[in-house]
Amino acid sequence: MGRKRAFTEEELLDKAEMLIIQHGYSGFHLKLLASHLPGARSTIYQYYANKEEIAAACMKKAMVRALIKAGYVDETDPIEALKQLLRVYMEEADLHYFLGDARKIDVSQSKKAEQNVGEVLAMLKHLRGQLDLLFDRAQKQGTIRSDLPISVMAGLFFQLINTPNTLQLPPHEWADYLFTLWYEGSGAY
Amino acid sequence: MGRKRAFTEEELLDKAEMLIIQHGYSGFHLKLLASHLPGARSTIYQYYANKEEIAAACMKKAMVRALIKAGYVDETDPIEALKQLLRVYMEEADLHYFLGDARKIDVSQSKKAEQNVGEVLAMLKHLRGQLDLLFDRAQKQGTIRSDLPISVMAGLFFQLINTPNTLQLPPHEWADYLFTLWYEGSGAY
Amino acid sequence: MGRKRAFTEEELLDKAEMLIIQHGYSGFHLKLLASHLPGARSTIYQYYANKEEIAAACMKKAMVRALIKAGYVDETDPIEALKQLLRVYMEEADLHYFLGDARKIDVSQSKKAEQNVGEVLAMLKHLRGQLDLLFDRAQKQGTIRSDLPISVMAGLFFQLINTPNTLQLPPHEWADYLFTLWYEGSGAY
Amino acid sequence: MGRKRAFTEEELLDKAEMLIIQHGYSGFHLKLLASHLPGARSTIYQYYANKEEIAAACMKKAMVRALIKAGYVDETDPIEALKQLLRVYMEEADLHYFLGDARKIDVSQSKKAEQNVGEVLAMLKHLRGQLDLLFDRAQKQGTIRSDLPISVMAGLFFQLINTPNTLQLPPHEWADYLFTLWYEGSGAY
DNA sequence: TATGAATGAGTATTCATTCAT
DNA sequence: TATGAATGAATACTCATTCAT
Repeated sequence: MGRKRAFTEEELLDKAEMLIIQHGYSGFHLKLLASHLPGARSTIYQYYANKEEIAAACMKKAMVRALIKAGYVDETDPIEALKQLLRVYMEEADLHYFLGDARKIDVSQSKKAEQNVGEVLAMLKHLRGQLDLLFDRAQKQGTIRSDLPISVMAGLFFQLINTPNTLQLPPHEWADYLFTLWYEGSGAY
Repeated sequence: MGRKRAFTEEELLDKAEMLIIQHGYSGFHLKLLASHLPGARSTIYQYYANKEEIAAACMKKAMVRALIKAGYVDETDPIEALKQLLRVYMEEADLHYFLGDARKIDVSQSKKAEQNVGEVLAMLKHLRGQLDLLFDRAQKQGTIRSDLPISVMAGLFFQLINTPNTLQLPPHEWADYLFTLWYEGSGAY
Repeated sequence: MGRKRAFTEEELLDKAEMLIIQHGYSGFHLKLLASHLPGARSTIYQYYANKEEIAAACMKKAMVRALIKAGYVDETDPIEALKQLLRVYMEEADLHYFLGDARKIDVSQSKKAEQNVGEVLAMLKHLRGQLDLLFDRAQKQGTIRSDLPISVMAGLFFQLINTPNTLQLPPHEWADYLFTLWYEGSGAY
Repeated sequence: MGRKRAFTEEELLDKAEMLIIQHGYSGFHLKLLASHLPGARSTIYQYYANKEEIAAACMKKAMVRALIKAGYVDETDPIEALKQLLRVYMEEADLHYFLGDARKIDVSQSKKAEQNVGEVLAMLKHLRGQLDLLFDRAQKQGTIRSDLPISVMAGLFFQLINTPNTLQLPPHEWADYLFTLWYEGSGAY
């Protein structure tokens, strides 16, 4: 009953994600979003009460996607697990753009936005925890070096995710190259 | 003659840089800038004709600063030179935030902005060229591995600059840690 | 320094008061207000951050005006004082329109509005307190009847203020007529 | 035939009346109305073509209700009749809120609204006429004073209706208290 | 008939930029 | 030159009303 929908919520969030990544959170306007969707700007308000809710929902969706994938990773061997996780994260590379922006969302006007942002940050913490555990286990196992602080290695590991894929390789291949470099180093001995 | 200066151009650009880094280019407003300067918002227009010119001038200034420092690096030994360059870049870590934003500046309204942005991109290319040369020499010299594409190693090297200094170490020390990791890898053999 | 003001804050609040009385609080728009002032709608925001602040400032101003006048009333003889107070209130008859609306103001977005509304309600309480005291004294003195609850007499007294001046008499004269009626009744014996 | 009614016209008008009284005419929205009814906002348009018609119908209904009750009042004794009328009006106290708002309805878009508003104003005039007649008879009879203009007494009489029932007494009792005061005055002699 | 959805016109608010002192 | 003030264009959001199922 009622008219046919001009676009699904799914489409809305996908476009929004794309635009936030392209323009940053503060460069993200509903006018812009509307221009990438069929239908009128005001139609968007049928789904979300304000800009903040859209951004928050967007981030939550991306985060959940990543979390689910990360859940499938077999953690028996920590090094292998890290390698798999890197692949997952690189497929969801946008996440990193979001993370910084999540805290920029003005959450004071909308309960829903507040909750979603909260959940995003919680999930983020969870992911970091998973990584920390793997690093810890790897170090105890003797498969990563112990002469440097874990946080330096973890920090660099996180940076891998953002490394622009200049060669335009398929994400998996690119991820594996970077992992090799991170693990073995760029030096020749 | 006339009133005393409310603030110098120097101060203006410094604050602008800080704010662009903090809020991203699209989150950067003249109202915000004025609130971080003594004097009135309209006074800013005594120095620059519009927002875009400010951003462009800002970036150019940071770029020149980096270029000068990079010029002092002794390039005799490519590996040592890379290490030194990393230090330089990390002192100017903000540069990276700028790089993405440089292309976001709407350059169509202002000749000056257009020119500055052009120069910034040229200098950036120059820096990349310097790096590429060093990588090339290092590879020929046999001090970095040859089994992986240079661009992967260079890409990762560039990412080092952005790695958040989670331990709050002095930049030099942090830079050296990262360089070691990049060169030797995180793995233990 | 700077341009000449298009209108004073005084003028702004006066027009706003007039319009709120005419259209009620929810019928009060900044577009409407701007159309009754020289200059552009956006200029209003130089003085007040939002609609709510304007309404709140408006009410406070009217309230203070009334309070000052009420302060001059000689309270030696309670009946005479009530008569004088009625004159004051009728000159400020708009107050009553405001009182209901004060609670409608959405105070959650603006500290200033919240404070002003708070002060308005406090001043209102003060005025009611002054009246209650006078009624009490009059009753003890035996000048108003004791066989009916004070609150009925006070309630009716308050209603006098809103009685439309259908004969278009000068406010003082009108007030005195009504006071006579309130005190002596409409009946003939 | 078709779906079962989501709500009756009766319910619609009752809710509308409540909301107009609560929020004033300009604060009355169809969105608000819909949220107080089962069924969808658009269903309202099955009954009325626009907001103005609803408000007008609402007022007419309340007016007719009052008129019918007023018709039952025995007018033999004018004073007694006034007392009865006050009871009637106080049961329909909302009327007064409407009266001011009736003129605010934008009647230019809807014939029906225009007609209803016209009828409301006519009925109002009729009621005033009824009152005026009673006042006149009472004065001639010598039961209300002649030293003050009728319109002042009538004006105050009308105000009685709006007097907030601060003691929360049953309407009849409250009405009688007020009538006594209006007739005998608040003074003690 | 009831309704979910679409929409356009209206209001609130912000901000870069221009004016006039 | 510095600046307080003015302003218009842009965006956020709301709501009455219309459509299509």
